[in-house]
Amino acid sequence: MFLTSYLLFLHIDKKQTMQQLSEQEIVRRENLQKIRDLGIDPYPPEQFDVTAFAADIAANFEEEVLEDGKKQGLNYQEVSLAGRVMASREAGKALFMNIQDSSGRIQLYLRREEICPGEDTTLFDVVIKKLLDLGDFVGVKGFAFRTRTGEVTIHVKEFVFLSKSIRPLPIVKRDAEGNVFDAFTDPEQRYRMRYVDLTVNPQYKDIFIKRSKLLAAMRRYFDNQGWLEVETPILQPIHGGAAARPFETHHNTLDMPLYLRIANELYLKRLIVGGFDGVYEIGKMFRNEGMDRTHNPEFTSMEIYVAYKDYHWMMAMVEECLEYVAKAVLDGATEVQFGDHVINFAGPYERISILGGIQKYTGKDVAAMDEAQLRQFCKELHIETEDNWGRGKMIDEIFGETVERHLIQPTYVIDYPIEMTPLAKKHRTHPGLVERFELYVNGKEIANAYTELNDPIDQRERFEDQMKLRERGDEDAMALDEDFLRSLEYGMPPTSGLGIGIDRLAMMLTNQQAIQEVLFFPQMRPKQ
RNA sequence: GAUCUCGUAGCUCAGCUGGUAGAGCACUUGACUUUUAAUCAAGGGGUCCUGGGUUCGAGUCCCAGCGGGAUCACCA
Repeated sequence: MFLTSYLLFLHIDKKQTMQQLSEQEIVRRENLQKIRDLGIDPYPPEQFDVTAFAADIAANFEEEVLEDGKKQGLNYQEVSLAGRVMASREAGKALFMNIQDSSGRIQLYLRREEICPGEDTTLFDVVIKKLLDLGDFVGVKGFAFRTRTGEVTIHVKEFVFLSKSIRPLPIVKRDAEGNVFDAFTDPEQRYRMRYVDLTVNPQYKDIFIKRSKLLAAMRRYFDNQGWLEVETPILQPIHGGAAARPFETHHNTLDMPLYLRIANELYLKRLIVGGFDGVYEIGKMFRNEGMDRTHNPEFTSMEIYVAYKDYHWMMAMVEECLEYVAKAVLDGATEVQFGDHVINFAGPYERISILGGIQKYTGKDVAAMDEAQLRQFCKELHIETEDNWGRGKMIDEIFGETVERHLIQPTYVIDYPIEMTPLAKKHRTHPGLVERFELYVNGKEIANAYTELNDPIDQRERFEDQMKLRERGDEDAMALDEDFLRSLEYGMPPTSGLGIGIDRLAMMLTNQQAIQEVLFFPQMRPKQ
């Protein structure tokens, strides 16, 4: 009974599925079955040993001219390579293919009399010419040579199926003049089906290779300093360390709400309290806010805390670190093209105070203004103020409106109003300010750092100020974390901390204007 | 969240003031032993994003919805 209905279901399902398939998909499924009927496994379990890569052969093949005028290859005369079939050109009893492996593409040359030396020409005439489709993975053995037109090509002696593709790829084609046909450029399609994007637009792989080099280089730099890479909770009962709306989830056994972290700052500082000199974490943060070309709901952040240091030391460290990372990503260069500008990551970077910056670009001294005068200045700049904004918020807005866009080369903006920054230590000489810097590149913030606040009494007061802001309607104001305060009460050494937005840095180093281009799988609204 | 804009074959796109849905590549069949977006000949392929409306008639005009992109607001 159950079996019958299950089979019936399968039958109906298959029928419905077949109806939705395109002609090309049906043909490919039929080809798959015909291959099986010929006793060939289209998905063989055995490994295929690869001995060469397309790009290496194309770049390094050498040949000599013999006495009789014939040419003889000097290397790659017995190679085994594998990849996806990206083009196929039949020429009667011969056939040209292009296959693509992880390194690039190379042409294959197959002749019937060599693939099928005997009477039975099924393998060449049926399997390779009819049943092979673009997108299939194949393995070949043969030798390299140069065709009349000069293209390095593999003369194939043996051919095997490695995996059948039953869905047509949107293969991009280029003619001799470099004109592109059928470009797969729709961002929606590219992001939703990144596997297709990477296959048919392999140039985008370079962005992700650079991103990987960036992360590896940053880890290497920190590890060389002797600092410890750590992991802290992503599921947090209190979402602290930043001003942002969190994602909320629920733990069944504990029967309590948990939040996906918006920051890991408070946990990393607990580890400094616990006695580590330097800790860093590279990981995902989650913020339940808008999505656009510079914001994804989950993003990668690097945060580092080093004991007995202050923010001046941190600025020097960041200059050295970013120069090191840039060289690793840019093959030794520190300069990179980004949009219309050339950014140079070699230090030292210009330093400008937030108040000095406003003075420089507006000629006004906002330090001397009271709240009412600041509000008036905002009005002159066409900044719409809200009633609950204090001096700090307005100064921050004025800065954003008048200064940020001028900061193209890496620039430290230092010494922020205390209201905006509840986790940083009060400035050693300027009342009302904290010891904080942000690093701006191309008008965008990519790093944020403090001399960390380690006075537990001051920290408690700052949290209480945040709670007042929350009562005034600021949903993003920071929550008081009692356990974090307890840790400070036990004593935290003087410490400097830093956060870097890795995605943004990756965008800078790869000249990409959209965060989606440096994320393999950016968040998208589900279809249907 | 607001404004603008786009959605047509597997891919890239055309489709006029409303009148039987098109091209190139891909696919199918055939020819071709150094081709290269191979070529040549023939052929098949559509929920025109979805749902309403106007009209004798809608891919086209109107409304709503879904999805994308751009700009803006908040944020890193």
